[in-house]
Amino acid sequence: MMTKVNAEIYQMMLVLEQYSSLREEVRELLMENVTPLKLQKGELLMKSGDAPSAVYFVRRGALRGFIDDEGKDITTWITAENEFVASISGLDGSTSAVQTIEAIEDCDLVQMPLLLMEKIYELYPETNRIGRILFQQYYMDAERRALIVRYAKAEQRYKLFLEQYGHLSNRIPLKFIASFLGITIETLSRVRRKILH
Amino acid sequence: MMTKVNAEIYQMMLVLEQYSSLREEVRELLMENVTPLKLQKGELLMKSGDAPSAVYFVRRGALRGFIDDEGKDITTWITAENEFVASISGLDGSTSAVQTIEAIEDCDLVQMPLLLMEKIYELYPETNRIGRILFQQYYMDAERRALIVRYAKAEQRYKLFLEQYGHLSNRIPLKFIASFLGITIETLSRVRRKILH
DNA sequence: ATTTTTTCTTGACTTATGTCAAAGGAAAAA
DNA sequence: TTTTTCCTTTGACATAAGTCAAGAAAAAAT
Repeated sequence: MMTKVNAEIYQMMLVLEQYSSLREEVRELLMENVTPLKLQKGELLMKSGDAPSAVYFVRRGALRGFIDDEGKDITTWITAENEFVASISGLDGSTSAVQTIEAIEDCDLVQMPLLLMEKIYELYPETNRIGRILFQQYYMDAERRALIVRYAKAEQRYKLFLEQYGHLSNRIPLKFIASFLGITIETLSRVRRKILH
Repeated sequence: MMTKVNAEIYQMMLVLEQYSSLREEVRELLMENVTPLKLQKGELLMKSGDAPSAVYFVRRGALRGFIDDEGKDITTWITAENEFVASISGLDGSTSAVQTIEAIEDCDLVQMPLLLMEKIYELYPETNRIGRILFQQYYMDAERRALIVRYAKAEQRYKLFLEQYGHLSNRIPLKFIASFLGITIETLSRVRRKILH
């Protein structure tokens, strides 16, 4: 019979164990040390300059990472359910966050301390395999994401966005999509009109 | 006493072992299965659409990855000595290369087959730790790289490039730098003039 | 249901960057 | 050295996207 806490992190376990199952001790260590976290739309998970202490799993909701460029913000990623979210620059625990992370919907997260991850990697070295595969996956995703904004024309960028993020296109306000594509909301609006003939 | 082959991959070993040393069997497996590869300036290591079969370590020289956007190419990364180079999209062995990889200087590479890597991960699971740390590092680098082109102004992008790639700024032709920054060589030239007052 | 706030669209105008063309320099080849 | 090729700069002009401003539409709050 599954307790409440178990139910909350079960979803995360599924993602972690898709490549390799975890031994019971690791599962227990996770259950005891991860904590649920709720964020309301608009709340910040992390601010630029913070020293990140955890990685977060998104059970429900969507978040974005952004930086500031002369007063206007640039969304560098948008993430939703079943993905991990973290300050990428601070992943190694040695550097501070470059990006600010904001909930763009009400979110249910699971917080996994960096120290816990280090401990697990250390005590149960086989978990490095999962870490390796997940990072490889996230690295590939980061590159695919980065590719979108390298195309010169706004229209081309939006089309690529629709291909890669179609599931989010009717869920996320256009201002975040525009900012993610490196264009203004007005330009995005015009591109959308053009595409719909 | 070190043989010629050993000398050639010694440099790569140093990078691999910076986080965790390799046991002798792994070293031998690497020595026997990696092969040196020379590329002349302008030669392609891999073309968009290829099924990548290896990862490459750069002993000497510089390379770039690029994609095509309506006839002009967009450089997505530039890499030099002591880094690994690969089709990022094809890293998992299941997808084909999105980018074309070109030597922008004469290069000495070490070719490490993906199958060899899989075999090593499998036979010597502790090597997953090195893989995990390297991917984490490359993931962070990819994000930092991607950040540059998200700034709106060409001048700001070039300044960030100088901060992050200062060591390459007088080594790489401006056409590649411009293409990496998502601007034309003419704009880059004007930005450079402006910065020098 | 009504008000308020936020999101999205549209138009007129501005601007940074792209395009085209020419020419000077630097590096490589003969 | 001389020639050839490639790299870089500069100018004049074109254009995609940004800015500002207004209002419509949709969502959230009351």
